[in-house]
Amino acid sequence: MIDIRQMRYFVTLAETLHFGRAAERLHLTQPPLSRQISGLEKELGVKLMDRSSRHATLTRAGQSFLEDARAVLAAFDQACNNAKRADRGETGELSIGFMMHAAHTVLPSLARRYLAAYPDVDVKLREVVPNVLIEDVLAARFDAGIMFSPGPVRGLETRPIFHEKLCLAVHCGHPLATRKIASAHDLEDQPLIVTSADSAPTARKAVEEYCRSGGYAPSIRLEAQLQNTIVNLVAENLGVALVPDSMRKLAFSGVSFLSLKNAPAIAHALVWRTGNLNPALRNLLAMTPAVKA
Amino acid sequence: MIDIRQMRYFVTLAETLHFGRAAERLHLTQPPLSRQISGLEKELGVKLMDRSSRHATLTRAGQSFLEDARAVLAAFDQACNNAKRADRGETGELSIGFMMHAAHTVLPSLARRYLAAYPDVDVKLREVVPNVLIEDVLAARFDAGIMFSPGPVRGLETRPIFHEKLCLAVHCGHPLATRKIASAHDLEDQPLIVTSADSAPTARKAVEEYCRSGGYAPSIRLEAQLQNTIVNLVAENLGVALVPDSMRKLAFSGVSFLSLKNAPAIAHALVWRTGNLNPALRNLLAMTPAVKA
DNA sequence: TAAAAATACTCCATAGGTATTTTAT
DNA sequence: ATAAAATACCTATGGAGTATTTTTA
Repeated sequence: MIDIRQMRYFVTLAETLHFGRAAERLHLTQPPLSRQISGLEKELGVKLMDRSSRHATLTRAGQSFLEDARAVLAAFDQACNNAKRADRGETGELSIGFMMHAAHTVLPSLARRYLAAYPDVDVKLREVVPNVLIEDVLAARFDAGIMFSPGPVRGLETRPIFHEKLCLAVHCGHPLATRKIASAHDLEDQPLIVTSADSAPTARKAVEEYCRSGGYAPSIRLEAQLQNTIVNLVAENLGVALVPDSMRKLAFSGVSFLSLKNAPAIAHALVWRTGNLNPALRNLLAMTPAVKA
Repeated sequence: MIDIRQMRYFVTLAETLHFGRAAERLHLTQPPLSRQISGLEKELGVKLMDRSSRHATLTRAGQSFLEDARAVLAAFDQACNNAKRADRGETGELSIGFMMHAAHTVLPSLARRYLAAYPDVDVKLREVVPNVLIEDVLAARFDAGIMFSPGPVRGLETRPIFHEKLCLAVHCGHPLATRKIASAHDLEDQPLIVTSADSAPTARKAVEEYCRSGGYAPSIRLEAQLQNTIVNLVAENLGVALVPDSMRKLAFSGVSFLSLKNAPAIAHALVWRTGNLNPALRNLLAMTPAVKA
């Protein structure tokens, strides 16, 4: 069976056109080189070298084989290097699902940092309704997800990477709209717009808890999937809402934002499947440390 | 040292994802396959397979290596096949120098037949003043030459491939122009136009010999390099000439062609350098048998 | 005749085989 | 408990070394 070694020997021989010197460059003696080359010729059934006692030359077939052998050796080395790079997560794919809200907050800088560090990784970013992310990640449709930190889920790893305070969004004609700050008991009996339990339960829970800290049960009027939708509904004067601080930046007309006393915070988390061995994910995790509450 | 065998083993394993079955397909037992794969992983420094007692799967690095290894194996096999093809003269280069006159006679059909049989050979055809061909072929600037058969030259092989009769070319106002046939003694004292000794001595010798067969010495007025030039000079009424029959086809105005009694013939020959081992040349020779005078 | 490649022969590294153990489901 | 991969150990093929012969310019 012809192997890479014979090709290496042949290429070196073709470069020196001298069995003795080629052998030297290959760190072996002349007889084994002669044997390997004639073995190669025998197995190919093709004469590659014309020998004389003064100098060896390539046959036409040898010239052809030289070109091809060089290409094979290069491809061979490439294959090995590529495997190492893939193993280090320098190449390959990394798919990340994210809730829309992440696009306003943690995603941009995270994506930028990652791509700068690993430019040869094929990063696929896709927006998904928050809670669906969990099953997508569990089903390996994504390597990682960015969403409001969910509770413990079997088979899912969670790492809080950003804590964002909530603020109060009210219609500009609302009595509270003139104030800068509101507290929990200001919201008693206010009709609330919250995320639905099946899309972003974490955000919803934070709202409910804040109300309970004021000593009353929240009165929920409307449920939506996305923070953006919620603020739009506030603009339509259908209720008030507790939304992440970053929503203030988005300049919704007809909406006033107030800071909250003892403002609750909501955690954004990176989530991934337990046992996902994608090296590109390892690198992503390595550059996104957990942050404390 | 990683070698082709390990790549083959790995590709087969990646296709079955089962050490036992892969070993079977490779006509060996499972332990050596396990050892080769873990040896490969060790030498690469990269884990390629995730093993469990139920099924093996590829790591990301393994997926990368699989793609590349397939490409390497394909290139490897290609290299071997290409060498065999080159050895059979099915690929490669064949350079042929020819005198212009050959373009009217033997070259077209020869080139067509050769190209039909060996379409992947890069055939280079170039016109050269006849006698220069010999040194070009000896200097390996051409693999073969087509010219009027030269005498024996050291290091040059010659094979006559076509014999062409000579005819007489005269100006249309010449006294002989009304006749269909001329003989050697008709040419006595006629001013002759012949090829120069340094370009096509063979053609010149044929003319001189024909005259001598008529019992006189030729009176040479003009020397030219090419048959075409000679006929043009005949058209200018500067003399008469013995030229190859095929010149009749070229429809020179002002020239009449006469057949010759006991017409001398001139041999076209394929010439090549002794010891030229280009397989493409071998094939050319194999399809152009020598013809007898 | 001299330089270089081929051949003869030896040694040892390693591929592959058989038998068995370890591992993970 | 069982299927599958890993490990232990053995054999033999063949790669590399030394010494020598053959070849051809």
